[in-house]
Amino acid sequence: MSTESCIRLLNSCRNVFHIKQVHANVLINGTFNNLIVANKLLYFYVQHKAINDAHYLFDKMPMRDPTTWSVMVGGFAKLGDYSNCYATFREIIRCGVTPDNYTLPFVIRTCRDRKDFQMGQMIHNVVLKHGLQLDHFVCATLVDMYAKCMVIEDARKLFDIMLSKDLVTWTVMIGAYADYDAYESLVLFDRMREEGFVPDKVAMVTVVNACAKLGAMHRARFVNEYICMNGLSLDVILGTAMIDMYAKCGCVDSAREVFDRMKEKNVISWSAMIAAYGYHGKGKEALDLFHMMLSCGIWPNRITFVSLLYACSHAGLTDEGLHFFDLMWEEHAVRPDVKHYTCVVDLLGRAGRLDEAWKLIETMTVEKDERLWSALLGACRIHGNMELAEKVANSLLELQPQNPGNYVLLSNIYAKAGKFEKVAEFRDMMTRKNLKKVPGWTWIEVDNKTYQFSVGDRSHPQSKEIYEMLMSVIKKLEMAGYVPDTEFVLQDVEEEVKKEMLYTHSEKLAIAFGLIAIPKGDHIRISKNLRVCGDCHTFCKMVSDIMRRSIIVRDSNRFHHFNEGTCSCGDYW
DNA sequence: GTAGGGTTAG
Repeated sequence: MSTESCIRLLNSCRNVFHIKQVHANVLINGTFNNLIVANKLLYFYVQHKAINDAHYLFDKMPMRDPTTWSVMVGGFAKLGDYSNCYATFREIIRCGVTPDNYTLPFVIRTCRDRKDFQMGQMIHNVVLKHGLQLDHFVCATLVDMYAKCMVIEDARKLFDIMLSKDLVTWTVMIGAYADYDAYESLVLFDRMREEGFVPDKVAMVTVVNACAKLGAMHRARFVNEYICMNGLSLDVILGTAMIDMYAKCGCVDSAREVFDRMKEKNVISWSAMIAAYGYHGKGKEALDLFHMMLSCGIWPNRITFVSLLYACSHAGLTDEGLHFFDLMWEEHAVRPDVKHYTCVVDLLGRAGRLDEAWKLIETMTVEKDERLWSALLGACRIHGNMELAEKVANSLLELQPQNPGNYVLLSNIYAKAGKFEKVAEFRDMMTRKNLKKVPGWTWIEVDNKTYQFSVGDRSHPQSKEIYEMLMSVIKKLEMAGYVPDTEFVLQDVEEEVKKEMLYTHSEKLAIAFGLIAIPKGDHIRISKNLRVCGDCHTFCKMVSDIMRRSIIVRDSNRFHHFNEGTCSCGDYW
């Protein structure tokens, strides 16, 4: 049997049994000794995931070449059998075979998937030893490996020294930054286009992802136009990424439009849309979509339920949330994990049912984590329950003594209760442990540009006008009954100083700038890295009413849509 | 015989 006819036969194989028939045939007529034929057989076994058959054949082969080895390494990598993947690679080195640009990406990818930085570095040395550092395939996987191991600087160094980069390498680098620094991710995307690369669908998904992380609406619109103009069809992955992008940019209606346009939807697309309604406080819409999903025969997974419970919690749909919490295991065989419990603790906590939340935590059997405790601590803060707060704080600080957020939350609770000696105690504790409060930042988009503000910021070129606008707005608000809520200033300082600090919170400065620079009738969109404070929340509601402006705030937890004096969160966040 | 893509809790 000739090599060509063997390959033809293998191509027509539908299952492992067929491959075995071809295998028997080549053994009989002697073509087995032909290395090309043997390698092809090996490859087809691997393609059909018959790794044991592949291994048996590999052991019997009278000769092996780099292709033989790479097919085996790739087979193990594909199956996720990392120990055999590594072992085969070590065997290659031990036998003195030169690993090639086919074998190395498989092993590097295994390091990436396992976040095995140490092994990744060792393989990088092998790459250098064999002078393969300029190969596109090798280099792209190395960049990806370093990025997924969170060593973005090493990834970037490798990327920068590549003489010729291809679309895949660019995509890997852009995708790496999407998780780490979404702004830089978009800068790289622009650079890639300037260098003449035409992004394909996969590249667009990574950019869509970066827009979602950044919440950059003007970029989101551009990306959408690009996708339409270049006729990139909305497949299930690109469509889902776009739902998430629009939702995280504050436009849940556009997210729904994409969702409705998608021809193919799977459980991830449905979950993304349910989560989108959740961030925007649209609990009823999330529930309706969930029922529609079931009637379409899509089976919900753990993430669907996290999104659904989150939506119930943030919309104050307590009974509905509890109902789904029971149902998820009983009717959908999804066992609640700590994330589901956290949503339910939040759900009960917000509704003031703190005792039930505490009991639920006490009786649950899954492992507790710090976010579960901080959900309850957040509820203690809203409802001013000092006694429970202290109990919860003990568990929380024991689990996570190094997180400054926990100390801030706790001192907030003490401040609310007027216990400033306790606030000072916590502040000292933070200093002793060298923990710094995460500084608050607010971003606003004006004319396709992003501006950043911190508390008391005067770095903006129009700073003078911004402060004038802010003071005139505050005056109008005060006339309408606005009383600054200085409870949100942690420091034990004079009331007047507290007021001053509160007035120049980064959210207020960004909104004042928005009032100057964004035409009436357009939304003022701002993003904040922390949770919006209660006083700024009141401020936004009043500005939306008195100044007749629609304000959309994305904070670290959810979206707030302010219109005519009310917020979509129903003051429940 | 090789590399890049989507949803989740405070």
